[in-house]
Amino acid sequence: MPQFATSPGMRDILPPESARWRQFVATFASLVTDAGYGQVIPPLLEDIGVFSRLGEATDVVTKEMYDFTDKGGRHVALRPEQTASVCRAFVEHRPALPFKAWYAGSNFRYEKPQRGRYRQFDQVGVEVLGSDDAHVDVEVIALAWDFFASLGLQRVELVINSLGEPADRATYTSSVDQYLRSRFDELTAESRLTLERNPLRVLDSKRPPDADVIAGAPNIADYWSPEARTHFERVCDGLTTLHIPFVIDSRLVRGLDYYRRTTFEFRGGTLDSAQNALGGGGRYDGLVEDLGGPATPGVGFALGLDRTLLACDDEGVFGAQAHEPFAFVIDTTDGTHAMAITTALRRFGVPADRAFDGRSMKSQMKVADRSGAALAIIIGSDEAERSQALLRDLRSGGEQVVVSLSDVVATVATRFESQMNTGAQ
RNA sequence: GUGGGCGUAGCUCAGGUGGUUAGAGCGUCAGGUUGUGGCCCUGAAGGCCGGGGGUUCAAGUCCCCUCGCUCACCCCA
Repeated sequence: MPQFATSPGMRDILPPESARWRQFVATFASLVTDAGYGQVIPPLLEDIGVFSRLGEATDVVTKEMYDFTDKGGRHVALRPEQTASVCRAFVEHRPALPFKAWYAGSNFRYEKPQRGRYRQFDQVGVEVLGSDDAHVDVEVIALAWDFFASLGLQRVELVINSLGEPADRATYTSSVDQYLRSRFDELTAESRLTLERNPLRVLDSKRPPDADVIAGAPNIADYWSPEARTHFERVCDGLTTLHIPFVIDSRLVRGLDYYRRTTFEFRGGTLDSAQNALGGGGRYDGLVEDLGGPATPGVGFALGLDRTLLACDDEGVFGAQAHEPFAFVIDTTDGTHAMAITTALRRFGVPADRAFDGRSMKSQMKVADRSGAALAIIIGSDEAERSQALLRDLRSGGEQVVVSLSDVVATVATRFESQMNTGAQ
């Protein structure tokens, strides 16, 4: 047993999974960059005040934060999410409006680990600050939707709702509170506790005994102000125009307190998983102001890398791909030729690899085969004496030709290019 | 944080009612005529049986504690 292992909820991402992560972020980056979003890379650590606005009644803030006092006496925290950081950065630097930002990176939450739920977890997301046009909501949702599609996911469900204007949300919250108290005895013990802290969250309970009570709860739609209703309808119309299917769930109450008006969530195809929320987001028109900036509307979403990848596994799409070298150099002399040739090939942009430790011909051939290389460049003592090398095709029949050592790099580079051109790779 | 399940080689797992040098497959490494991979064959390396305590003549097997993983609740991505 190793003396050290990763801390709970933290893990190593190794090949080939790590390549999949990289490709995941690359796919996302290219999609949102093309849509006019610029990357923001906020620090991992912020003043704790940046995050306390996320909600007094949320576990994320009250008990899951990795916070501590640094050597300078500052009370800081590892970011539990990035929306607040992006807003803080906006307030600090005041970029031009609308500010369209995307991000990717790790967040930290001290939770009990589970599948699809880690203490260090990665998200990708976008935020748009400075416009409350419902079409921004639509754009943001459409980007997430298209991203899932570009991964190959087919069974993602979009659920949306509107929490109304702050005032709507407040009156709605108090009538839900009133209603739940009237049926207090029928609620599960857990829900009774939740009710004390955040009545809306009771609506999210997945415990069967609560279902009945929740079904009879007041509907947010009845509390929308005309403005909120109009805004929401414009969002729905936009999605319809773009042929993005959605389900309106009046009980969709997202976890963070800052949401106003539009909220949405993406759910994966596996219904049996408690972690089927791939990502979500919404409007947070008050956040920037809370962080000391001017009143600035904002919308955005964040997607969980792990959960989305889990959904990909379920649907059998976006699998990990190994990156294979084009050429593998086998040198049974002292390895100097292998050293020189792999380096030269790499400088020409040809992926190349070799074996070390002076292994036998057979052994090096095995390694070459396993590497997935298309071509073996073989230099044994005979070839070395004649200043030659053998080029052996590893993919098909194994045809072998003799090349002069001085021509090896150019010959292989040419082969590589013609293969790239035919798209065989 | 609460509750259930699990924890044996790098990986996936066997190891009835406790009994002598803990096994398999895959993987790794080395061989299988003269320097050439994939298939096949042979061999080797590799385990404080998660950790600690206890019961017993004897524990991978039983009991307690602890750590970790996992599932559900919770929370949320």
